[in-house]
Amino acid sequence: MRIATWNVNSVRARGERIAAWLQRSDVDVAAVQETKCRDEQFPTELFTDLGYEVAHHGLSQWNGVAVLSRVGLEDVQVGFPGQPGWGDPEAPEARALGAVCGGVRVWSLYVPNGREVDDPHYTYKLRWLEALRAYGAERLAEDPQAGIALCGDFNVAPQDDDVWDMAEFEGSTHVTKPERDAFTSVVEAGFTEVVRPYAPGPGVYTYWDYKQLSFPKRKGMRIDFVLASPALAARVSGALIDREERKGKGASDHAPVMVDLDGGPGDESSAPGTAGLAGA
DNA sequence: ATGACCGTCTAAGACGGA
Repeated sequence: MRIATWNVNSVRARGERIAAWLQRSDVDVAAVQETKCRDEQFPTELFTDLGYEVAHHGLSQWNGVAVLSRVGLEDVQVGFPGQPGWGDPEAPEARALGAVCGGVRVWSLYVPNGREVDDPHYTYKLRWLEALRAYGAERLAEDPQAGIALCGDFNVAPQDDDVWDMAEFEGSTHVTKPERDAFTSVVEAGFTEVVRPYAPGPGVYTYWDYKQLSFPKRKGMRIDFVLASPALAARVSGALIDREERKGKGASDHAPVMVDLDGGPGDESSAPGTAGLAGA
C-alpha cells in the first residue's frame, strides 16, 4: 500500500495536476494539506472519477485538509481531540482530518506556520504540536498495536541539515529549539519519521519558496513528514520525496512525499510487476 | 534548464505562506 502526504497550496488551482500525479504515482491514500477552499468548493469529481473516496475539511480560503483513498475511507474525524483553536473567539481551524484507509488511521495535518517568533501564532503552533503529541500518546496507550500515520506539513525543520543554510534562519521560525523540541516530543511519544532513512540529507527538502529561484538554487526546507506508530513503522518498505513534481509551471511549493507499506491493499507481493519506491 | 512568488478575495491591494 502506498500512502502520500502533500501540501498542494490550493486544490482548485492545481486539481488536474494533483489528479494526474495521483494516478501516475500509483498512490492508494493521499493526505492533502492547504486545499484553500470550503467543502462545497472542493473538486470532488476529479478524484472520484479516478476511483478515490474523498474526505475534506475546509472552512474558508485558508488551510483546508483532505484524505483521498482508493482502499476504503471510514470513520472520518474532523480535527483531533484537544486540538487548539485560533482567533477571537477561539475556534479550531481546518488543520486536521483523519480517516481509516486500508486499515490504517491516516491523519492529514497542517501545523500552524508560527509567522514570527514573537507572534501569538508561534505560541499557537507550539500548543498545537503539544496537543498532537498528547493525542498520539493517548491513542497508543489505548492501543499499542494501532496503525497510525501522522502525515503532513509540520512547519518544523527538525535538523540543521533540513534547511540549506542555518545562518539564513537566524531568528526565524521553523528551526527554533522550542519548535524542534515539540516535534521531537511527538516522535518520542512513539511516532517514527519514516521518510528520512530512505531520503537522507543533506540537501534533501520537501519545500522550496516560490521566490528568488529557490528551487533551481536548491534552497529548500524539509518540513513535510510521515510519522508512523510502531506497528505501522514496522511495515515501511520504502519512501520517496517526489521533487520532480515541484518543477514546471503550476507546481505547488511543496513536493509530495510517498511511503510504501508491506501488507494491506495493494501490497507489492500480491501485485507482481509493481515497482516499489527506490528511495532518494 | 528546474528560472527571478503564488493563491484568494476582490477589483488594487491585503493577507498568508515559511
